[in-house]
Amino acid sequence: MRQLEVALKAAGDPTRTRILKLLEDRELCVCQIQAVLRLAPSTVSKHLALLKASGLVDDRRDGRWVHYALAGEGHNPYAKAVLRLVRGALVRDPKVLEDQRLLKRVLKTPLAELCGLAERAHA
Amino acid sequence: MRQLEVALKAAGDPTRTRILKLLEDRELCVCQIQAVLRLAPSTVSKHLALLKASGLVDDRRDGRWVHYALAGEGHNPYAKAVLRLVRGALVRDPKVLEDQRLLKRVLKTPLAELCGLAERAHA
DNA sequence: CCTATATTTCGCCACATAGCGAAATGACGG
DNA sequence: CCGTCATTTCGCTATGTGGCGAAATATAGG
Repeated sequence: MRQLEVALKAAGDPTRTRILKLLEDRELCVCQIQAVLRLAPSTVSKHLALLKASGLVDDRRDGRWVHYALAGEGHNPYAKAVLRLVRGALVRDPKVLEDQRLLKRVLKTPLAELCGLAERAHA
Repeated sequence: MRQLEVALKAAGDPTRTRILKLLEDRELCVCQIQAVLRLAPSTVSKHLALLKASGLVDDRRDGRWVHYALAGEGHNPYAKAVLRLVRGALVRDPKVLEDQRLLKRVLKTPLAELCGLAERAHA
């Protein structure tokens, strides 16, 4: 499969578009993404690995935490165009808005406290 | 799955990008597409049905033949953006060029003669 | 070193899907 | 009507993939 299809396919999954939408304004660490998505860590990690392999996101390790961000100029020449498309889309989507609302609360919690809490105390 | 993911996923398959690239300059009937792709008719038909369901192509029946074309303003608001992205991509891709070369020859054969020939006489 | 914690890797299961051939459908020409 | 031919639908197989939990890895702080 060529890079075009790789990028389109990576972005063509509902969970991964959720992640891409979350990353639009800021980089996030895995536990923050997990806290919003409410999926198992292994699931989130797999999606992030695929997004990275497809060139749509970059990662950056900072101590125990790994931060992911939308990719800049990377190895996939179609990444920017796909990301631009996603950025312009789903602006009024209820699920995306709900994720953004939840993200706001997650961002208020310091990383050190957040991660163990991810699977408890939602609502 | 929302329309964005549907469109991205539809375009994120190598066989379907081949079809979309073939349709860039003109509409084509199923047997013409099949003659270029060299896949079973049922396979081609399934891909076309999916592309149509995702809003990326339109179909038009003309007698026994069904012609497919890139979608205009349709039910999927993201179709145009995805098609624009694909149109600008793979311009120098060897497989795409090979398909276009083969298509040129296919276009010289009248429809009435073409279809039975699809599975014989390539090269 | 040893523990705690964040992330990834691995093994598994349920389900989706690309490919094919065979049978069904739809349209044209007797 | 009936046969022919283009296309679609159906049934099948092989492979891909999203989800999870358990185990492995990596780092920070004793």
